[in-house]
Amino acid sequence: MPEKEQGSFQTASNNVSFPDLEESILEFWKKNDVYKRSLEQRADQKRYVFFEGPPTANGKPHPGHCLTRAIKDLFPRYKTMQGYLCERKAGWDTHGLPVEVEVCKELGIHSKEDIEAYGVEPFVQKCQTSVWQYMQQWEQLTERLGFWVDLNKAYVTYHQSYVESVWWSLKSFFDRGLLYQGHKIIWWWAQGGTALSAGEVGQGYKTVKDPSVYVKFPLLDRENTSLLVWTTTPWTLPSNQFAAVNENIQYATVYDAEEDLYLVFAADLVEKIATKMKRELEVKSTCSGAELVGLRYQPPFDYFYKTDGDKTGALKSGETEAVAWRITSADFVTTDSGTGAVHEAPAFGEVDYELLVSEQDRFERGQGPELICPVGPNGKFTNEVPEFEGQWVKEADKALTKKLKEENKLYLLEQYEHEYPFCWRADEDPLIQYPRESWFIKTTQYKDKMLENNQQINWLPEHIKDGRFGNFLGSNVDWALSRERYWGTPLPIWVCQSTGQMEAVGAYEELMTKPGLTGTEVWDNAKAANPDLVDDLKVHKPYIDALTYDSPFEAGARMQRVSEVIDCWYDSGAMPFAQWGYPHQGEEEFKQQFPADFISEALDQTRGWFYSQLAISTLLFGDDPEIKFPHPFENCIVLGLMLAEGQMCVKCQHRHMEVVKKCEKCGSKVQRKTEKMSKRLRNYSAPNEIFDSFGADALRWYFFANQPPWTSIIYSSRAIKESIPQFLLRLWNVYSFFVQYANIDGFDPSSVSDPAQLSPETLASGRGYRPVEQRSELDRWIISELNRTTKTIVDRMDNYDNYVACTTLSGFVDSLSNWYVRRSRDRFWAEDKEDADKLDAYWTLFECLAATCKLAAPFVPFVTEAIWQNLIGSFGADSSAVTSVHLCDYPVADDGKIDETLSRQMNLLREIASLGLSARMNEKLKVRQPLSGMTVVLNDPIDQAWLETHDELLKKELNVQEIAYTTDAGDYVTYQVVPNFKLLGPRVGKLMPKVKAAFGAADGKTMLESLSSSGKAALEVEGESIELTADDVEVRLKANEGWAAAQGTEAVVILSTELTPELIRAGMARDLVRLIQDDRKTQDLARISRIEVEIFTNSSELRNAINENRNYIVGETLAREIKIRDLTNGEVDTFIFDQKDCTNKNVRTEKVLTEVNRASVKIVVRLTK
RNA sequence: GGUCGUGUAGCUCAGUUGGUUAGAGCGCGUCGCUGAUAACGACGAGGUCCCAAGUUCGAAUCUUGGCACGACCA
Repeated sequence: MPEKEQGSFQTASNNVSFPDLEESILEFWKKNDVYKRSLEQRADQKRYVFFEGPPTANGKPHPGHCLTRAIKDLFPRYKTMQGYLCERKAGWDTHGLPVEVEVCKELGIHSKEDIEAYGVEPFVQKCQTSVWQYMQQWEQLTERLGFWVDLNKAYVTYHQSYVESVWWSLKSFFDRGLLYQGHKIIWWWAQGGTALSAGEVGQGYKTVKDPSVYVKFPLLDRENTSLLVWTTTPWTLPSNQFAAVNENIQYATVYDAEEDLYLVFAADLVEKIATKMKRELEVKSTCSGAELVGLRYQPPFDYFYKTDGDKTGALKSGETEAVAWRITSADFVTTDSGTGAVHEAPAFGEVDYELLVSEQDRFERGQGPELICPVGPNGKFTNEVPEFEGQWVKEADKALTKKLKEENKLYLLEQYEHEYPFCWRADEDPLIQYPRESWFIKTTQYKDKMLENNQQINWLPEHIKDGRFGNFLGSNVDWALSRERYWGTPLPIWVCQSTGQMEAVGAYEELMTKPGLTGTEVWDNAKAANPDLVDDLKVHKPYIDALTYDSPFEAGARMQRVSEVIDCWYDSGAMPFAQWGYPHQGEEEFKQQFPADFISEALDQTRGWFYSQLAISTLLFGDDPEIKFPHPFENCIVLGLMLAEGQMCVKCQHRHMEVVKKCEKCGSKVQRKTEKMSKRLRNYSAPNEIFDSFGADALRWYFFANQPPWTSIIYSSRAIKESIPQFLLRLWNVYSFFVQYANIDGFDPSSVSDPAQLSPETLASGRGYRPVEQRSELDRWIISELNRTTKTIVDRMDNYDNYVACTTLSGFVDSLSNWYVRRSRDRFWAEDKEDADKLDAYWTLFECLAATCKLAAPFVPFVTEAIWQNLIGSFGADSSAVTSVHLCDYPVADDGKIDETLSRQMNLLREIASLGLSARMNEKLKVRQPLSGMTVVLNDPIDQAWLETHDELLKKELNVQEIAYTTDAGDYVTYQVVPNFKLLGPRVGKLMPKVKAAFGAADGKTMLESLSSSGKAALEVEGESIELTADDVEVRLKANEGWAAAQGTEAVVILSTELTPELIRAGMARDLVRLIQDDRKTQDLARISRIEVEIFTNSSELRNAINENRNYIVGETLAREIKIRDLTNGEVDTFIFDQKDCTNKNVRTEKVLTEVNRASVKIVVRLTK
């Protein structure tokens, strides 16, 4: 921290290092326990409930996590300042395949067999320690970003209490019949013996060529006629159970003369297939698909057909039907490819399996078709297909095709190029769809309730509700819960080894009380052998599997747990209650902290955590009339995807992290490129680099203020850096300005008796403090702006709209910096330290800074804290000043201080100032050159009187001597009248274009005069007279050619451009002041030190200029004396200041002045004793 | 293939219930200011508001159909 100078405040350096500042603030928070205190002081207040979605700590945190953690910090901080109690319990997701994969990598093993060989016990132990591998990095990032969360009270999904909560919920489902066993067709990695998640499958798609076969399925009831069926997986043909057609497609029966055979397939495809076969296919008849349904056929292989071909079963309708090998109907059949008739092997395709299930559903229980699956989990044919037993199915494709050909069942064979998934870990291994036994939660039974629950959630952006999330719920399928893995919450179901009956267990203690329980010694022994083992492992595999007990279903039988663990998404979805260990413990906490007011994660959690939470909560609590929808969360911000930005060479595609002009490798042009963040490409910089170079506030502000949070956010250090000057630096500059002058003037707020939160009421007791109403207009204006800003920010933040809140805040700081401070500079420089207006300026700025700190604190917690600390510094350690800005209450707008009229007027004034500068610019008249006058033509005279009272301000800003206002534009301006479309449109309807034209033709001046005298005007259109009132007309001013003018929406400004000798001399004086000030600065003179000035010149004009403006120059430069001396030839070039080499300065000095009047000059500035 | 989203200046994005001169920041260019100064201000160039049709007096905005990109799911 900088040293304290003479004044009340510590100096605030102009080139502040935000990263260093932040480190010291982190220290301060730690030392003063600020986070803890922010909770303690709200202990009795209404709760604002936040749920932390648990990240997986076994990977490094990346920029996307910074975004989620930033937004998760913002709203709790805001709500805490607003007076709510917002506890923030951290959490960690610790189970699942990613952890196992990580450990496998470390061990250099792959398959489940490898894991079994290594030993499940040591494997699980390794998983448990592995999840903490990157914990330190996570904690460091969390702290550095300023994310306040209780890391030491974190919930952990592998903890025993957590696991038991999950068990309790699953037992509830089991007992209510919502947990059942079934088949699921999954993408199966046969070589590795494991299923792959959708995400993993998605990673492994490759374009490959597979055989594509058109196979003849002879129809039993039609002589010499075959259904033509298409498939790209010949190996599934032995498992054929049905052929599917679409009822709404037309099918043709064609005659193939060459084979003397009739074929049935989609009518639309006849030509295509005839072309492929290079044969004439004569269409004999057509029929709809519906007419084909029910026809029986002979499948190409008879491994099952030979025994079951004639098997029939009883339908629920009372009729009897063949269980298999007949034509069924399915919507998914199209004529996009193939033949419009699809081979169905339900074991090896998800839609095929669904078809089987719906077929089974038509039959009486036990009468329908059973799943045919002659392939083992190793991907090889079983002895049910003796000819190919032991062959890897994909390799059997060829032999099977050959056999079809030999038996004259193959009609056509071709190669088919398509995308097919391979294992992402072993990319030679194609995946196959394969049926596995699996446990399901019957979420479909609660679909309507979930939808109803969803309707009441406030989603941001809104379209998630009925869009992505709503649709997902609408097409809900039962949740496949079980995983045939090792590191996860064990499925708490025990099976009777004799009868197969099952029961669920809801707690470890419950298990301990089971009759005849054995197996506890397995854990005890492990613990004895290694006392460091964490106790939570005893509810995990393999220890939990060792526990067996007497069956309640049959005497003498034993109960043994099923082997599966559960989907780790279930773990995280159970966190609303499991984080407290509910219901075994933590009942009070659960009741207080359910449901959540606020959660936020990225879009990818739609089907992840957002769904798992909603599903579990709805199934568990949806029937409880006490618990109202929505739960378990009410407001949810869905964050956009984060993209990386890099520079990519257009030629060699080499990526550059930094902005470079040419490619480092090949010298070609580089282009900015946004793309997905990728670990492999390393196309983004680590969060720590951002923290170290720009700071956490910069990153946070960039996230909050540059776009609504749900759009995709480009993570680029360039963009983050560029966002700093606009807000952070501007705020800092205002603050630094304040500190500089407050110290010079000895402004000391410590006379305030009870500073507390530095709110207007408490500041009122300060020395020299006057009520706002008594202060100057500029002060009243900025205070009004402050309250307007406060009102908007609170409104926006209450609606979870951080983006507009930030834009508003940034706009206020801009007004403060670029108008209030800019226009108040003179007041701060005033000679008399006790001047009331000067003190007003200090108190106003002080109040604005204090309030801005509070407003900005949730967004940029570091810099606001740093400023706050200095603002309260003068009060001393024992004062009532609140220790930290984060312990303050969030500001509330004071409507009484909002002055909309003043706001409008000040905007107009600023616009006129802008226009004046613009007009000067066009005439190339620099601001240092005074001008005699300026005329302002107002669009609307309503504010003229007000503006006239601000002549001084505008004169100073624009450096003009006189300002005149007029509504009589004279020669300067032409009035244009345009219709107010919004008002006139509905009134005149189709006449509008004509009205517009009539306006164009009308004389604006006349119409305006009529309006101002009688309040109305008439317009002739198509023989009709349309009466207009003032509201129907918009007036625009247009500056005429030939004037130094600038036009805006509200006014036109015209400058007097004639330069008299007096004006030129005044300009020279101002130039001189500028040069003297420059020299003072170069010599590093203190701002208040007095000087004497010697001016060497031979120019009589310049001498006159000095003499005429002596008071002005003396006043501006704090000169005690100005001496004018002769300049001898050549002196300019050789002159050197007393202490410094100022050659360059001299050159510049000469240049500046010669531009004006071709006078040479040199200036000597000396400090007076 | 399905669902959802996005398409506006060189880049990143705003744009309220449809209203006729479509905005901001950055970048670029020109200029200015000068005791907040490694800051700041003004001005300028730059737009087929993805395309097409429709509704309407009037469409960046509403409807329909395309196209492109992205995400998720198949």
